[in-house]
Amino acid sequence: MSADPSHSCPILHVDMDAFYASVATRNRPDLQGVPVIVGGGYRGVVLSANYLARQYGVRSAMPSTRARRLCPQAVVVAPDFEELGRVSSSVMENFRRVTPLVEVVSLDEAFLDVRGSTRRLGSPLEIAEQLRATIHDEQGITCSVGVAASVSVAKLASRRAKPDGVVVVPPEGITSFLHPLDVGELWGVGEKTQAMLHRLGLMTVGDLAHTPLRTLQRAVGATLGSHLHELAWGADRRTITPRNVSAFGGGDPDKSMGAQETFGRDTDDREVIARELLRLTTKVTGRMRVAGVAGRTVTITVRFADFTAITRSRTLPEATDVTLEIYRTATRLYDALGLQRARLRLVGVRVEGLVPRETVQRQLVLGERERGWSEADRAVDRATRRFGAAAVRPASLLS
DNA sequence: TCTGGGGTCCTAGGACCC
DNA sequence: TCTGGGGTCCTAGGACCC
Repeated sequence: MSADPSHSCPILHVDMDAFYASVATRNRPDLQGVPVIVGGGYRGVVLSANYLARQYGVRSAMPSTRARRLCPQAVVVAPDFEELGRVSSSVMENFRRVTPLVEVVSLDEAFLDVRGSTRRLGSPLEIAEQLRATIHDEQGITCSVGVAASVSVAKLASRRAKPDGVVVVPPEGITSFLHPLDVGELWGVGEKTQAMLHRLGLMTVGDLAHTPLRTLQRAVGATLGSHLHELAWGADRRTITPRNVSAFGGGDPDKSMGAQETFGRDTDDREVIARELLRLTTKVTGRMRVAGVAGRTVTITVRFADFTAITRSRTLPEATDVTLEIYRTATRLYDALGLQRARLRLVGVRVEGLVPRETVQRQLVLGERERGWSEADRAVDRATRRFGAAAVRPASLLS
């Protein structure tokens, strides 16, 4: 047994293996040894696929039609977000028993700073193995852990550890670990930036590291350029901020809230589109009122049948959470597009510039009327809480 | 049956103000 | 007498992440 290399590596990145698929199959003996795809509904994409399905080339975010072609024998299941949330919360609780410095990234992913826990629990590597065993025993799912001195290297290490493993990257091994990787592996380099960098002949992280900063900045912009240059040398100063994802409360306040929906079939019917805008607005303002926020900028998104998309936004004089105000703004933005028979694939409504509701000063001239609508919204909220979402909805959403 | 839904951040141009 | 120069807000688009 060689010396534990993890002592100067206080950052853990824990990532559940095929989380949605693992949770969906863990209590289903009938799905053992079967390729499983989560998501993949009508006009949808794959949310997660188990490793058997991945052997056929199925990947997350892949159009479900393509996934089914690649693996027709796969069993497709819908995600159970309540169950996923419960499992996720339990897992995150395990992390918080190790250290309060837990930064939750998503349902299935978190960073831990275990600097202050080694005296009590052992080396970072030992902590990683303890967590993996606990999660496996308690939840019946596996995870992978990256152990490193920095956030970005730990993140890359966990990917390398998959599935069901641990990878430690000690400080002296950082460049030999990073530099052979494709530039697309770096956090912040997606499909477009990867293609651009490849066109410039920058294939690996090592190539990035040895490119003059100014050259890089000219190619991808000042901010991303200097960011990538630092990442390429593993010089990531980012620290861990204890954080929940806001969906579970206790997180940072949201800066925007929105909803969008792809139509079952493309449409150019203004009535259908307006009704959808109302449904989406109702959904968003309901969430805003639960969170106690109001917002000033209303943005609509319109995606056409050819998948191109445009946005239009309007900033109101004052923040609001009133359904009717936001809906009126959204429909005006839509009508101002002056679309003639353009077939739409999707519409969306988003409210930005969110502030706590109690900081909003209503102008008196508008006060009476708007307060009336605000109170109507709140009455709807109360009825929804008592009788369910189906109980109260705008008349145009009946039928 | 091509391509979800929820977000964040960056860039860039024009308006506007001092 | 060609054309300052910031800072901030608004809008639109786009890349990226999970």
